[in-house]
Amino acid sequence: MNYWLMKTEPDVYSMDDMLADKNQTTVWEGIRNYQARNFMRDGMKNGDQVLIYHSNAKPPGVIGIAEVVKEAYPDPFQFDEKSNYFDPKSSKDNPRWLAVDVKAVKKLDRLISLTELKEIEALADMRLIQRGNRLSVMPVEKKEFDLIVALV
DNA sequence: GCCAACGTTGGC
DNA sequence: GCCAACGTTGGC
Repeated sequence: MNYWLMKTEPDVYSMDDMLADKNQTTVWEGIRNYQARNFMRDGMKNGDQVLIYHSNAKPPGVIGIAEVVKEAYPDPFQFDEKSNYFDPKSSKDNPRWLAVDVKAVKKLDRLISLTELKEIEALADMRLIQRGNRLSVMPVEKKEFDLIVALV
């Protein structure tokens, strides 16, 4: 099993929104970064555990856990001309962008802020902590995942 | 609202 | 293939 972290802006889509969705399941769409896409395509398997991270939030931090319930498939919004995620260079024969479905496992009892994560030496190598990191989907080590969840 | 960091685009 | 210009991300 693999472990991941995925960012979302709570003003756009929050952990509470996921819990409110049907079956607590959502299409994780709109990923328009090749590195993030490749992680979804090559690494994400059903049952993988995902830390849900609120970015552009006050404060930013890890807010919940979700699980991959549908492995990578073409992101439908890339074909929708009315969508902000429409990509005229993508085609149905050769789709450029992928989505996965994730199901909420639980919301953490409290938000683990980025500030708190930065103070933990064992997490110093996490990509999330690295300066200038902008990846919205990134792998997390099992020991990092377990440590963060245990902070609550 | 600012701005550093980074990815993408497009002219050459 | 290089790289300047531009747009976006995301913490502060």
